[in-house]
Amino acid sequence: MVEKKEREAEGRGGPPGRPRSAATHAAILAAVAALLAEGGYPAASIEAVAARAAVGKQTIYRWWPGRPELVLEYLIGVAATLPSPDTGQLATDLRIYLGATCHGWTAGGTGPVVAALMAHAQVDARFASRFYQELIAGRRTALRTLLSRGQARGELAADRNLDLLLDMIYGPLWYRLLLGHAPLDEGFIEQLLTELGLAP
Amino acid sequence: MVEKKEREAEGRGGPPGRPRSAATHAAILAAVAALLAEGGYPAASIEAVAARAAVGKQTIYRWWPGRPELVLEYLIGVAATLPSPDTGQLATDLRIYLGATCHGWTAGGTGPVVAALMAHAQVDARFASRFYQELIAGRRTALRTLLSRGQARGELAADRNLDLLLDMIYGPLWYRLLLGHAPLDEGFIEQLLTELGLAP
Amino acid sequence: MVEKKEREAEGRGGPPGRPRSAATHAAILAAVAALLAEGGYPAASIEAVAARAAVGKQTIYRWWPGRPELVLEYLIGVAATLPSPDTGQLATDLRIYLGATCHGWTAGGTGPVVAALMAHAQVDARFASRFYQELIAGRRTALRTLLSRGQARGELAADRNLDLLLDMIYGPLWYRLLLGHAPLDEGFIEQLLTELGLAP
Amino acid sequence: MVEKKEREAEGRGGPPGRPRSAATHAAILAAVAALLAEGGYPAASIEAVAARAAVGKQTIYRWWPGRPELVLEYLIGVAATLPSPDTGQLATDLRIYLGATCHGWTAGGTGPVVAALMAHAQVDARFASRFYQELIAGRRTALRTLLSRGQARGELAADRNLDLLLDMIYGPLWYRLLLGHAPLDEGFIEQLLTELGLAP
DNA sequence: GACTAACCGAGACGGTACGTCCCGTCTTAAG
DNA sequence: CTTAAGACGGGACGTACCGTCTCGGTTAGTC
Repeated sequence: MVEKKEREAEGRGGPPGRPRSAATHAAILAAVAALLAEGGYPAASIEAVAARAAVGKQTIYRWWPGRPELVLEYLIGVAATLPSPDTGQLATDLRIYLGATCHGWTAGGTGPVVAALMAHAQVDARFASRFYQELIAGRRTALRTLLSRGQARGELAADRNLDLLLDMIYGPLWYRLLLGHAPLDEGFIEQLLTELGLAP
Repeated sequence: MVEKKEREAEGRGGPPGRPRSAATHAAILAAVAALLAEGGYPAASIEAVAARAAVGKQTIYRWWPGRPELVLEYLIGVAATLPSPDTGQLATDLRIYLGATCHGWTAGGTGPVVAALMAHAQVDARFASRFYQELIAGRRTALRTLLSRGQARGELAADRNLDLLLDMIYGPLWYRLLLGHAPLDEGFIEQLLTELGLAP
Repeated sequence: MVEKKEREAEGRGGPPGRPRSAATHAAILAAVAALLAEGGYPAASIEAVAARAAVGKQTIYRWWPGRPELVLEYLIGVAATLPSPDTGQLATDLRIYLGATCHGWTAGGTGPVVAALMAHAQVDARFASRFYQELIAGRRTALRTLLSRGQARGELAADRNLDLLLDMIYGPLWYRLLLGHAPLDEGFIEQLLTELGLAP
Repeated sequence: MVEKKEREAEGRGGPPGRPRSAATHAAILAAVAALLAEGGYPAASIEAVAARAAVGKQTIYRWWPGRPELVLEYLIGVAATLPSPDTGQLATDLRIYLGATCHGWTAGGTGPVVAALMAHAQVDARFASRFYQELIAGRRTALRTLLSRGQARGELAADRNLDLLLDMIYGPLWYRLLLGHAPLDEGFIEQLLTELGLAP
């Protein structure tokens, strides 16, 4: 989001006119976070965000195309707080990383939000691309890093297809997250890893 | 006299009032199908459905609480057309069933629709229950039947956790459906089955 | 309302089919009265009347064209209870009759109802005719009777235009009823009669 | 600095936000006028007004509580076009003023509209107050001015109760307007004035 | 006693309008 | 040239009634 030119590189003088307010940007994201926590995706209407952040609607539309992208930026911020463990043991790394992921979805309340964005992505191809590139791809890369480190250590056979493995790990997690038909806890992660031959 | 008593005993005499019109019910679902095909979930507004079906909005609200439940009924109808193969060989059954499932999602266009409903289920617990009971549970049962038939035949170890297997099959399929980062085709199904030890 | 042929005149036997239920007719009018008392004309919707009277809507539409006519019948019933004084003195007769009229409008609560019907009459010529013939004309005749008896007695000049007088008595009363800018009480009636030379 | 202070002192600087659009306001009232002319009060639904004026419904509800107030504003505009004669002779002034009033009601078509508002005022006390203050009171004041000028000139006895006179003039006019049982023309005005001793 | 005919309750039906929410755009004055 | 404020055209929501229709089930007179 927010890819305005960095004009400071031009020399000394900044751009003409009033510069963008960093405080405003923060206030908007804070309002998004609060509204999502209170009433989920439907509660975070642009109108409500603007009112909560004491900001004009236009200010939001100037920097984000719409609600989905705004919420996406919030989720990216949340995802950045996930750990990148490197204990030297694949199974442990996975337990830490996937445990934190599931915890964020369930206890952190981001699960329903991410589902709403995913639904929107089904309808809006432009957003789908952004959604994948800016949120999903990062998480997949993080998990892939753990796996390939394990592979390098010989904990994982060299011929295992990592992309397939990513789908087979994230897939069931998302599936349970979205349907909620069974708990999304350490026990499930353990079963998953065992079934995939990732836990000793 | 005797006849009258018998008539009552038979349970004749429906509820009072004009009975529900089957034609109207069908027209509404047909309109839903048409609008979903044309513009996806966002296009299937109650207002548009009513207009397309030449029906009063109240008639829709009389029988469905809202758009999600209306679309759910459409999806249930679609899901009822999926095959229930019984070839005597587990891998073949799975290839047929899962192939048809993915084909419906992608070529049939129900993928984005189901995603929208799932997103709504995250926000509306009442609907989430309906969604699972009336649509998901049936699909899981169908797949479970295939697996347990294979288990009975000895194609699958007796100690395999079938519920876990369901999550590990449906999960990656949904994951690819929703993210669209990789094809959802026979090749993927084959990889999946192989990884899970379900294809020879 | 309800001008079905009097077939009894034909002989003994009534018309074929189930005869109209007097109890139902009474229940409908009672429901109208109750709803008007509770929430005025807007509350007396056909739907509400039917529900209150435990009657099918069709039963109402069978006997009345719509809400205005239904309410009109109620008002005719109320108007029938107004007195027809004949004390031998014009001024006294007028005080009694007009006092009762105003009392019914204000304390009896029929004022707003009659105003609603009048407004409807502006838009529906067919109803306007009914309204005048079945409600207003009767009241005018009643008042005219009082005046012409006074004229016969010599209390009123023989060349006074009685129709004009009717307009000049009823007009100001209605005017105050509808606008409510000043009380509609005995004092006003007295002023009115004095100004018109009808009270000594 | 000084200039700025002065600007504020002058009362410059309107309220924040986009100012109300005069064109939109005019378009709405024009649509009201057109719809009233075509189909009377029932035709002037908020929905129809919005469509005719090419305006969002919310824009109407932002400035008017509902249909009655919107129509009231239209009527106020119409009433403002009535003459305020001052010929030096009471009877002439009255003939001009009351003639124009009746002409507007009948030929101008505002009669049924004003009746509808009056009916609504019976049910909605808040509106009743507005209706009287913003429309009726002005007309009564105009007529009162004519009468008190005549009184000053000695054409009318000093002890005549002008408020009573207002009711006795407007009352019969409204009465005939609403019931339509007799013409509302110059002849009637003449009779009225004669009976009240206002025409020589 | 069956048949016919009109009644009655209940309530579904197509439809109009309501008043509200939110969208994304626009137009001000202030900084 | 951004910002807060908020009006604007517009689309959809879910509700209330309208007047019509279609059921099952009376309730009378006629054959």
